[in-house]
Parts: sequence; C-alpha cells; structure tokens
Amino acid sequence: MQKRVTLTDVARAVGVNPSTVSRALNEETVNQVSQSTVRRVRKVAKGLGYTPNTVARGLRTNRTMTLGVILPDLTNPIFPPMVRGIDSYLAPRGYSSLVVNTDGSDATERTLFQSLMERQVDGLIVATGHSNHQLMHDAHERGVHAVMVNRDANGVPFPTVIGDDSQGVFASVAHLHELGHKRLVHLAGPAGFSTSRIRREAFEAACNSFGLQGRVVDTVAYSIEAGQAAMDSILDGQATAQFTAVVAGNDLLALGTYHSLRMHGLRCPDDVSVVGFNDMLFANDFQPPLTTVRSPHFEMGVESARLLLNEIAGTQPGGARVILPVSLIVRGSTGAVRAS
Amino acid sequence: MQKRVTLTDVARAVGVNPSTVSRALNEETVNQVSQSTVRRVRKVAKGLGYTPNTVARGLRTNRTMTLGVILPDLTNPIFPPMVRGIDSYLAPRGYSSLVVNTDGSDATERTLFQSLMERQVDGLIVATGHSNHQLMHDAHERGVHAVMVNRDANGVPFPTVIGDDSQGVFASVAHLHELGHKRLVHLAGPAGFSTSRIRREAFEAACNSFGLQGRVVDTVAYSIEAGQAAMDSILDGQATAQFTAVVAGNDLLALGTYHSLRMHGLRCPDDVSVVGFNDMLFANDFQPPLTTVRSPHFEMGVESARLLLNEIAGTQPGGARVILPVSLIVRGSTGAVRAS
DNA sequence: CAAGGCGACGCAATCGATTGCGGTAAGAAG
DNA sequence: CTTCTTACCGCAATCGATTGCGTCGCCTTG
Repeated sequence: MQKRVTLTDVARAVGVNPSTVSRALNEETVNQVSQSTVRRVRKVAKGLGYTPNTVARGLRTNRTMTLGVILPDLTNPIFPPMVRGIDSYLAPRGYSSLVVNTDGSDATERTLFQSLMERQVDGLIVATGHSNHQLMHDAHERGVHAVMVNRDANGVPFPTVIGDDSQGVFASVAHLHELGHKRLVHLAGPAGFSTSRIRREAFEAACNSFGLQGRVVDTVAYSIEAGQAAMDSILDGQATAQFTAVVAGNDLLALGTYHSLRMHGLRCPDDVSVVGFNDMLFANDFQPPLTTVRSPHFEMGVESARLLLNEIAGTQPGGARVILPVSLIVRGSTGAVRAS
Repeated sequence: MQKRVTLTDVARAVGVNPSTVSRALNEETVNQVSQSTVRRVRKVAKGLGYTPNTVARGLRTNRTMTLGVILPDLTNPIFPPMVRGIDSYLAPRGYSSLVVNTDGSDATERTLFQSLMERQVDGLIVATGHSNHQLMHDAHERGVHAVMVNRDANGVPFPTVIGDDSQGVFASVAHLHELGHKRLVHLAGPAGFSTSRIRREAFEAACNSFGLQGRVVDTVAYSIEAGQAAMDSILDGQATAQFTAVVAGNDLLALGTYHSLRMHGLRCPDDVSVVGFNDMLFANDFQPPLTTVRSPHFEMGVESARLLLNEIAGTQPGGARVILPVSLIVRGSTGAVRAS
C-alpha cells in the first residue's frame, strides 16, 4: 500500500499542531477551534485525501465502532435478512459488524466469542438459538455489552428481541380451526431451543382453547430432512392419516412435510393442510405456496442493533424485552377440511 | 467493561520487560526467549486471562487481520455459501471478514469502500457482479490488495475467481438436445453483468454447434419477478409456444418461469422444460425440482480467500484467473420433448 | 587468563490519533 | 492603563503492542 496520509501530514500542511487538526475534524470538539482554521484544515484534509485511521483512534478511545454478530449458520435463510436489518441500523451510525457462525457448537461459539473480544468489539448481538448460558453470564460479569435475538433470555441478563411466537402459533391454529380442522399435528423443533418450547406450548394451549385434538411429534433439527423424517414416521405408522393439518415448527420442517406427503401420495392442501413458521425466502414459491407466520427478521435485526447501541451508550434499562408482532400469511397450503 | 489485562500487567507479574512477554507469546519470536521464561510467561498469561489487543497490534504492525467483502445483497441465496466459504478459509488463519452490501448502487459501493479503507482492512474480496471499474483501478493504484469473484475481470488488474459458466450453459443445452428439444429460449440476465454476457454467448454458441434454434430474451434483473415478466411477455405474444425448453440465466429467473408457466396453464416439464443456473438453496425443493447448473459458491469463496491471502503475502502472480468447474444437476424440470 | 561470541533480555522509539492541561494573545471590564 | 476573561491552540502523555538496537553475563576458544 501507498503510505497513507496521516493527521500529522495534514497538520504540517496547514501549519498547525496535530491536535488542532483532530479537533477541527471532530464534531464534538470543532467548537474549540476557530472557524477560519476549521475551514483551512477541512480544505487541506480533503485536498490531501486524508482518511482517519480507525485503528489508531480505536486504540486511544477504546471504541472500535465494530460489533460482533454471533449466529448458528448464515445459510439458514432467516439470518440474511436479520443481518441486513442490523447493518441498516448500524451503517448510518458509523458502526460495522463482524458476523461469525457457530454451527451450533458450543466450543466454536466459545472460540469465536474469544476472537471477537480480542478484536475489541464494542458489543455483541447473539442470535444462537440455544446459547451457552455460562458464556453469557461470564460475558456479563466482564462487563461486555450484548443483546440476545430470536431466543428466550431466561435468566440471561441482557436485553432481548424476539418475535411473538405464541401469538403466531395461536393464529395458525385458529386459522385451521376456522377451516374446519379438528385433528392437528405439531412438528416440534429440537429440544434445547427456546423457540421449540414456546411454539410447542402455544400449540398445546391453542388446541385446548379451541377444543381440538393436538398431537406433538418431535424432530431432531430445524431442517428439511428432519421434518421429512418425522412426517414419514407418522405416515408409515398408520394406515390412514389420523389428522388433517400440520403445524410445523418452522418453514424448513414444513418443506420436509411437503416432501413426505408427496412421497406418500398425499396432496396438500387437499389431503393435509400445512402451515409453517418464519415466512422465509421462497415461502411463496414452493408448491403449494406456504401458509406461514411471518417473523419480522429484518426488524428484529434493526431492533437488536438499536438496543445494543443504547446499551453501549448506557441509556438502556437492562433487562429490556422487545417482543415484535408476527402475522399469519395465508397462502395455498391450507384449505378447508374435506367432507369425509 | 472491566479493565482488561495488558501485556504490561503480565510483564509485571512475571518480573520481566513487556517486550519479553511479547516475544514469548509470538510464534515468530519465541526462540529469542529462553524456554524457562517462555513457560513462566505462558503460565502467568493464562492465569491472568490475558488476551492480546488486536487494535494495538494492528496499529503497530499495520495489519488488522481483517478483510472486506463487498457484495450486492446478502439475501441473494448465492452469497451466504460464498461468505461461509471465505470464512472457512480465513478463520483458521486468524482473519475475520467485514461483509457489506451495495444493493447494486455505485454510490454506496464507493462509500463502503471508503469505510473499509478507514478500517484498515488488509484486503478486499469484491463480489459485485458489475463493478465500478474506476473504483477498482483507483484501488489498484493505491496499492490495495483485492480479488474479484463471480465476475469477469476484464481489464481489472486483480486476481479473479469465476465458475465455468460457458461450460455450464453448454452442458445445459447439450442435455436439452439429448432430450430431443429443438427450439430453445434463453432468459438472459440484465445487461452490465459479465455473467449475463458470458452465459448468453455460450447459449448462442451451443445452439449453433448443436444445430438448434435458440432465441434470446432479455430480463431487467436477476429476480423472480423479472423472470416471470419476461416469460409472460413471450407467452402472451403468441398463441402456441414456439419453444419447448427454457435456459434461464439463473435460478431466480427459472423460478419466475415456473410461475409464468403455471399462470398460463402450462406444465413443467411436460409442456416446457426448464433449466436454471447456480443450484441455489431449495433448488431441489421447488416443484418440479429444478434441473440446474451447480456453481461451487462455497469453493469460490474459499478460493478467493486463498488468492487474497497470497496476494497480501506477495506470493501471487497478479493477474491470476481461477476458473472453477461447474456441473449439471439433472432433476425434474427437464424431460423428453413430447411427440407432437 | 583474555578475547570473542552468543543467548537472553531490557530500553526506548514507534504506529496515529485523542485529550487534559497549560499558555498566549486579544478583547472586555474596571 | 491594568487586570481578568475567553477563545484558540500547542505540548506532551496516552492507548497496548512490536521491534531495532544495545547490554550484560556466561561460555567457548586460543
């Protein structure tokens, strides 16, 4: 690289002390410098193509204007919108984010956490569904700023952003109830994820409140394969389907359900209605288009970034808990139950 | 945050000079320190929970161990795998990456480029399909290290990683030819993208070489909507389809084609065969499962990261050009042409 | 026994910016 | 005309680590 233009270079060119240049270029301190020098400095700085060295500044101020984002896997389609939401809030405020993937491993999460700390990030956004409680508590002890997103913060002393999953599941069940469905199946997400528990409990509560028969089947992962496997096990186990609708723990499980139904010669929604959760990318492009609950992932990103910056600024109450509304998107995968 | 443990703290605890601690903890210089001291230092450092301050190190060494990744939009499903590929190569080598989105705007690309420079990134991976030639040339002038990925580097003086698009399109056309198709349509990507041009030219060449009738229709974007619109315009314009197969510029355009066909009461592959490009996420989950060319996005990420690190190390020939092989994935969207 | 060599470590400068404190000059107040 | 503000700016320390150079003691060698 060419040798960069430094503050000192500008100072020399203008004929003032570097500290004056620094003050002239900083909004906070510009009033400590006469207007005429400010003008001269600005002019020369632009002329020389001066760009501040964020690293040097970070060393002195102890703020890197960089945040860490910890998530399980970027290729899971719910995360890109979230990351973009985070960035959309951060970028105009001069912050950048370092995104890392844990792949669900506690060990790599620990490593990455450490690595982010070494990089002196100003704060953390943690979106790992089931996270290392111990790690988060240690972080809190050490005074690290963080917010949790998309996971229940039971006992974790950081602000939290989640979608209103209960409401979403309730709306799904209500929708199926209106369509005349009486016997439902819930494909529950894997144990250990707070979303799994919340959605499952909401399903059971909703079935009770509508007087419906609700069966819960566990899956081993939030994936297409796990959804297909779980559905296969149901359909293989009995001659005729003992249910008319499936409430999937998320859209991937719903997709797995599609595959399984197709394999068993069942049609959706004619034989079985399916409703997903998340409204991920392409939910409208599968066949049939998937009825699902829209989680506001972009907004969750925005909100978590906002909370984190407030945390850092010290204007955040602490155990804040932001619950974002969700909405049922009715498409083609749900229909009235057939007269039998 | 708690006050962090610094090198000086460790030095004081051990009873040596900070420089000795620095050398003892650095692989390059550890042989300048006696083994016994190294052991003591390591022990105390671990005991105190010392973590090096990357910012301070970066200021002194002028290397931040951070790279910038510039891409159009992370929510485009081809990018997450690429980013993960980049990270998988970088992380074990102590590098992190800062990912930014241009949304196709030259102005924001320029701003983001500037912002990455201020952050002292050690190099850039540029994955914007149609990129600012001027910007890249300026960057090269200034001695910035960079590699281009997924775009043709015509005249850009940086190493480049691309998939073998021509080969992929050729394989697609060959496949359709074998199935008996004689009249093909190519939904070409928008002008300005090198991939659009390359795939279009490959399509025309392949049709010629197989003696097929190949028609090219332009689209305004690599999107579902643009694909659907282009296809609509074809199908609305003529009573009966004058073609039996569509070679889409990418999978999104292929998806748009699905929608259009469905709207016009045509079935795939019975009436029209469709082949996409990229093998993006869920290509196997659409109905019918999409026959497409698999672009090795993850490997492209890995390879670009590798090239960039070599660039930085100075062991890179300069105008290197890595072309990764692609492969045709035959699924359900292509079938033999019906006897008419 | 003396000179030279070398291993191990300390000293201090350095990276580029920020900031508390002190100083100077101009203007206001007496 | 003197004294006190106030505005503006410079000095120098500082952030935490790296690194060229110098030094000291010990061992080897003649």
